[in-house]
Amino acid sequence: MSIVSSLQKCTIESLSALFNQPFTEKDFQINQTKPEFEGDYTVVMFSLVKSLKLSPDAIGNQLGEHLTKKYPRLFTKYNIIKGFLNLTVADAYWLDLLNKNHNDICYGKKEMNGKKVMVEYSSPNTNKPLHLGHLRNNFLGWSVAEILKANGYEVIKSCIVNDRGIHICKSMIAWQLFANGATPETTKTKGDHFVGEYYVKFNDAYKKEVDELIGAGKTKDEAEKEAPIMKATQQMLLDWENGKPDVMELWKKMNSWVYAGFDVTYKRIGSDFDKTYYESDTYLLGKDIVQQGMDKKVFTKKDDGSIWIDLTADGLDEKIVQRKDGTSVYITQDIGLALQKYEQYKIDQSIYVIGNEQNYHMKVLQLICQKLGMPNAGNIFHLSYGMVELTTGKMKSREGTVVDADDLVDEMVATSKQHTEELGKVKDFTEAELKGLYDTIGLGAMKFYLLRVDPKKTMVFNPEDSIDFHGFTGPFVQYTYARIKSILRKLEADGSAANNQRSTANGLLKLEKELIVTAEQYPAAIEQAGYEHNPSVIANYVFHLAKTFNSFYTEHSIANAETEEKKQLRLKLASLTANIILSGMKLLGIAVPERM
RNA sequence: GGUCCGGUAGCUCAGUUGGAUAGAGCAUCAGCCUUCUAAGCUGAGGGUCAUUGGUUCGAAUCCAAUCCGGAUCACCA
Repeated sequence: MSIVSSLQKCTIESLSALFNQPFTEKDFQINQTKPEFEGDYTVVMFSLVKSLKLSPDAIGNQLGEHLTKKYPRLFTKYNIIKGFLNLTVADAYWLDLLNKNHNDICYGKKEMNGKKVMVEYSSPNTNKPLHLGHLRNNFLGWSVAEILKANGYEVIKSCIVNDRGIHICKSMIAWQLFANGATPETTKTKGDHFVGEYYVKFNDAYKKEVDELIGAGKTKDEAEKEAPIMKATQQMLLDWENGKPDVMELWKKMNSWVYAGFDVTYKRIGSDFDKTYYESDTYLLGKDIVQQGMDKKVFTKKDDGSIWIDLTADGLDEKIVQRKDGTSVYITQDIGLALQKYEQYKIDQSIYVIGNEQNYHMKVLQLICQKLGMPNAGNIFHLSYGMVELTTGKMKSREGTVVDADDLVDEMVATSKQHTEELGKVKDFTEAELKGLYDTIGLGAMKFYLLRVDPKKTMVFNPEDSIDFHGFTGPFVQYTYARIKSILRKLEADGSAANNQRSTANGLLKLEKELIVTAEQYPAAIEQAGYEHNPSVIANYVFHLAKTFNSFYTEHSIANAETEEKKQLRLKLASLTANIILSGMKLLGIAVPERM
């Protein structure tokens, strides 16, 4: 149990004993004591004043007295300032925590709770390479999955690949028209980038045709409809749906190029999936659902044959679920897939990592699933994240300001190489070790940069800040880890590494205490991050821990501690800190190096 | 126009189940490497928490209104 929970429990018991009436944790508040006051945790009692008809100081005195008398192994001292009861937690409590956990790699993680959750993330289009926005999605999804695992859930990571539709046909048409049989191999281009180029070529050609038609006296609408390249694309979509062999073959070929490219990127950034869905397999799934919805009278048919759901009572609009020609729309596919996920995996919760521009869509999806009476429809959770903008504004493909994922990774890794070489601390590393280190640092910097911000907020990507390796960054935390490991290695080598004797020294110094108090909060950080589906909680926590360690490190020597007892205590502190950094960074998908 | 989200230091962000003098990082300035890795540490300056009103012992946090920015409201996906 955390010290905050213990304090809560003790306070309730003390209050009940003192005032002979029941209390709950809502009757008072517990905060960490501000550094300018003496004490570790503070009970705020203003809310008790009214019901007890006593001054805050009077309550505080009685409570403080009772707590320190009744629980002397937990609370040793108290003081009251302006109605705040500041309690000092016994050194014995902190030492006990340290003795128990300093070698525990699983510290902070919860037991399995038997619940199953699916996290769907990444979900790319097969007509363009990944960009900065996708990176935020990928890092978030992976991290949230890890955080949920740490909270005791069984997690299935899934991905739905958007591999069909008019937009895919566009790059296919362009390839037919302009490629002269070129392939990624003949042009030595990464497959996803190669196909992406033809998508761009399509748009250029289309725009040119539209302009020409407008020049010939057509209206914009007419021109857009009549442009030959668009007509060819629409025909191709029909051919695809009818399974025309040459179209299918081209589709498969181009998709295989894209997948080969994606694989490289996914492997590099560490994204992986337990289950991949393809929209070409799932786009017809919703058909049965429509009939069921009709039977249940959730859906209604209009005169023209199209089928709708009326959500106006829920503050939304009417939404179409099937076109008059019987073809299904986007939302219908999603309903079908949602049902399939439940049926295949019996999941308790389904999380969708999707940008906030789809908030409305996801709200509709959730509502329809509920109205259809789907199992666990209430446990659909849209992890909605904000767009990544540039300092100059939004990324726009038309203006060529889209930051490509592969380019960005390359740049970060190159920067980490440059920094590492300048510092010259790992000159004895082999080529392979160096390459691994540059990747670890470069990717660590990038992931930390994108994950340290609350997911739901729009964030600004500043290229200069992102390659800064000082301060609130991944490399800062990695560096702290490498430093600790360096000490542990040295002491290991000269035989004075941590023994397993219990540390009992009283009189924890200020910075020692600060570090252990922070370490004690790690389980709470994991819990909060899980509850909020928010990796930034972990990023902020781990940074705070590293910073606290660095202050401690500069002030107090571990190897040359005043006494052997102090040395052992500090070794345990260092080891616990290292374990938490390793574990916390893992929750963010970030590796930590033994040396850097 | 309806709905939703956001506005905190020059910049990027924490802090919002109401609590003490609103915190970090970057940038600026001043210090600290003969001692465990200076990708570090210490200190200084920098704030009308968008605005106005309300609720109360107490508001960045809750409520209302206003201003500004963004998203969305397709028989696109």
